[in-house]
Amino acid sequence: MIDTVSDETRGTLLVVDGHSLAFRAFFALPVENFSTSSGQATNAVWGFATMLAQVIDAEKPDHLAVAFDVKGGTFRNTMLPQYKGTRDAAPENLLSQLPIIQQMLDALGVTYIEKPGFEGDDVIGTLATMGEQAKYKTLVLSGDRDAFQLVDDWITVLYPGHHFKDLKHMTPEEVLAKYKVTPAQYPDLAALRGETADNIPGVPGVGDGFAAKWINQYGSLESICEHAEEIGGKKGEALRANLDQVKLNRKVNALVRDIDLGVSVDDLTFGGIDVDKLNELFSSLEFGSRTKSRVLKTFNGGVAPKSNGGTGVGENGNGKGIEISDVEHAQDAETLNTWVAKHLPNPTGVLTDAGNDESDGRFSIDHALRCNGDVEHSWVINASGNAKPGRVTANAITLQHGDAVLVIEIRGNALPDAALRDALNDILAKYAGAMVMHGYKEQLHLFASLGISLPQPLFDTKLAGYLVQPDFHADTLEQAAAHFLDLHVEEKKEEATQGLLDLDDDTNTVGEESQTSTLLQHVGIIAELARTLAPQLDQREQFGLLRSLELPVSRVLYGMESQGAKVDMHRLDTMRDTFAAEARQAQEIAWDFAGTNVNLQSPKQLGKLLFEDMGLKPTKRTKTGGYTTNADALQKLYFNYASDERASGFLGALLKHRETNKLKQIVATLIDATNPSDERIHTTFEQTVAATGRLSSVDPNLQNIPNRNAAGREIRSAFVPGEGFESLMSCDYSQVELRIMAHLSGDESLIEAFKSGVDFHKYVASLVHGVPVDQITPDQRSHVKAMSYGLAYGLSSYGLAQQLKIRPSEADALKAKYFATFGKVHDFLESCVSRARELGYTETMFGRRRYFPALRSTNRAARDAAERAALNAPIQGSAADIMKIAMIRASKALADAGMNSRIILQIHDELVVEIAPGETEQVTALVRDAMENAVHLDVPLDVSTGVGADWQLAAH
DNA sequence: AACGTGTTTTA
DNA sequence: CGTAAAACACGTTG
Repeated sequence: MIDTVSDETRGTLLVVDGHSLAFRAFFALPVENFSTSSGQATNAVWGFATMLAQVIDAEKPDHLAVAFDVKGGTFRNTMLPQYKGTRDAAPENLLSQLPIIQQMLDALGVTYIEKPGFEGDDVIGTLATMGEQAKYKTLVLSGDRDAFQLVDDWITVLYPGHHFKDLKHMTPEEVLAKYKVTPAQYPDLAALRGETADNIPGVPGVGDGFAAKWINQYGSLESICEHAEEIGGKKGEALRANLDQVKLNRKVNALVRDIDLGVSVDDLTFGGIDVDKLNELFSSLEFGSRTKSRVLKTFNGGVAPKSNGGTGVGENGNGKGIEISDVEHAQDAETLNTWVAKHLPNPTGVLTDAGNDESDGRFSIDHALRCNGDVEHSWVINASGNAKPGRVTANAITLQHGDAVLVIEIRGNALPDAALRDALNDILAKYAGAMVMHGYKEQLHLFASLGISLPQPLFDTKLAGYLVQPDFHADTLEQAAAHFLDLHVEEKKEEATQGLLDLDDDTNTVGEESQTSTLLQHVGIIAELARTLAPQLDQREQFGLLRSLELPVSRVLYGMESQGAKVDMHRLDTMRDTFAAEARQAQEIAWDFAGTNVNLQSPKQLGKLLFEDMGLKPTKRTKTGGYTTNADALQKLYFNYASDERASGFLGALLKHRETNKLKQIVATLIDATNPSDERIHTTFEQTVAATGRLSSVDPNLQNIPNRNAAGREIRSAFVPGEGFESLMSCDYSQVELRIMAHLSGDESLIEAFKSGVDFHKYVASLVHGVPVDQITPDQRSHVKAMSYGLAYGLSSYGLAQQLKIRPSEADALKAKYFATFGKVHDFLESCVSRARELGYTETMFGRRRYFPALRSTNRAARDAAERAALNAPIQGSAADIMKIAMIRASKALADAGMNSRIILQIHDELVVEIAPGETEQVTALVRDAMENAVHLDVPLDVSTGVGADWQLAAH
């Protein structure tokens, strides 16, 4: 790849730090998932093989050697007894795998070298030097930064980043850019800084930055030592105190580069695979055939198989890869139509939509609608661009079927002509039944910006991936490919859900050719994802969830996002100024009491001031050992120190500042997020983020606008109906989650409580305490209410006590009484967890799954957390499903009735509707009905509604 | 500049 | 020592 040396090179030599790679593999992969039935851990072996294969595929070396450390001391231990003390403590689980790795290398025909008395690092240094002298371009794969000293024009260190696959190519330029010193000076820097991984102390308080500064000032470590007296400050002092240590470090971190290894670089070819031996080894390790073929393919002949070049998506180990060879471009309707006629599969007729069968109260799922066969005859469409509501820009549309791809480039956010647009609209309508895409909602935005309406596709790989594994979140298509397909392709540019390139950005250096290749790659990945995910969805009978729930919801959300929520900018501006002034005032007061201008937003500074300088007694600690300064703790302190004028004065002002400053910030964010052209906020509802099935809202988050106290609630008054609308309506489900619990548990008492019609929490309190409803005290009611809400979270007695500020024993008693009254609820909650333990996953009423591997964790805290999550998931998830059904129904009802009113926001159990003039009554009835009758449970779904001139006034 | 921590807001 | 989220400021790290 380096042109300046390529014409003289004899080839490429890859030198691997065997220990470093094994360590990396061991800690990156969970042992639980990689061990044989007899209990032998294999994670490091597997990781070693696949990581090495990855690097060989990427770098295509023709010569290869792996260096290992040997047991027994080296010259370094004599100098520094604690040297690599941390490494010797390697777990037995890992040590036992090292010989296996060496066996594997033997079978693969790869040379590995260990030299008694020296470390792997010295072997590496020697090999790299030999490679360079023999005019090989030399790559050193190592996670040990000491290797950076080897870097020069011929030698590059491949240094793994956070994810192994993003290997950094450390060239002289890279080293200089990163550390501000040359590779030759790097050991000087390391000596000053020390190396925690090797248990080598440096100068305390000196990191890369200061070390580099000194080296550049004095030229070398030697010179620094000579001038140590001139360096001032604490750090200079620390340097002088540790001079001996630093000098010793420097001796130890110099790599030996001239060991006699008894081999020459030319000998280090690889690929003489002993297939029988490898088969035997891999079988005994219980590796699958996929791993075997992957490894064989890479090592075969010492030259990695030719890849598909920059265009296509290569094979993925299943042998089902896509080869894209036939790329065309279209800028007019005729070319498009010709291509479609030639390449797209014939439409097989309109698919029947799964309906909402209310006969058994269960949202019906059309099980007949299978996907396996259909996906084989499907085609992919993908618009690329920025799908952010409010500033949507599309830059290309790519169609794919089989090995044929058509690219339509878009300039200036518009199609070349109306004929092309009409042609696309026709094609989409006709071929939608076999259409596959990634992210229907985003695609709707992109296509709409071009005047094209996008029908519901057969399959959506983004939504499907979410249904299959809701806890996994892929930010890019490449990540989805890596996760679901084990297909590792490079990401051209981060940013954007679809990995899209921005043509408008003139700083963009990515060439057009490369852009096209990215487009091809994306449709290839989508096709392959569909092929992998469809059978999984089918097998779990979740295809209906995709087609009847998620895809239609995408459409509703697209509408909500593109409409946005109108805000009263004047009101927002006023509020920001008011909150800002209050916050400033509170800050002044706080500073007066404190006598110092502490940063009120710094927990660290606050902790120091309160608990060290002012000497208050800390209430709690944070997990990292700091002092807790959250509102709860401050409130307690405020009461405890009520007589201390300074303390309580400061605390009161601080609390006030916290509150108002937060509100100020929220308002400022809203102002910033408002689209100036329509004074509307276009949030993005994330449909594939919350693991339970809920939506989330980002950029800005409109699902956490304050609602608890009056000051915050004011912010809601800034959300108003836009032009052509007369009011806002808010509709929310009351106690959905509790109702779901009542239904799912079949608890007669709780069901009766909902049917009774009296104040629910009072009624429950009367059952729990065994006293008549009219004798329930406010305390009893609120305590029972908290208990009811806490149920679905797996609330502990301790937590309940904390929240209600009562003694744990009282909380315990309440909990016992509650469960005695609602025994079936208790049993139900238990059954959620035990079922999840058995099946490995939980399910909502509609078959939405969430997997809980942590239920089998050996870590108690992790297991407990998983149990609470497993208890909550079916409840929160079912509520989310019900709301999604309601949204689809409401949206359809409004459209069918010809209403202009529309849903603009969803806040988990609440819908906000922008009401057009004269439609209030009808819309209220329609939305209420859509929500109440989304499903039929054994308890009624109660919906309360309110209408007003703004969101706050619409509250009820 | 990128990340983790602490805090706060919602349902 | 309560489930699900998003966002901000700070301070440390690279």
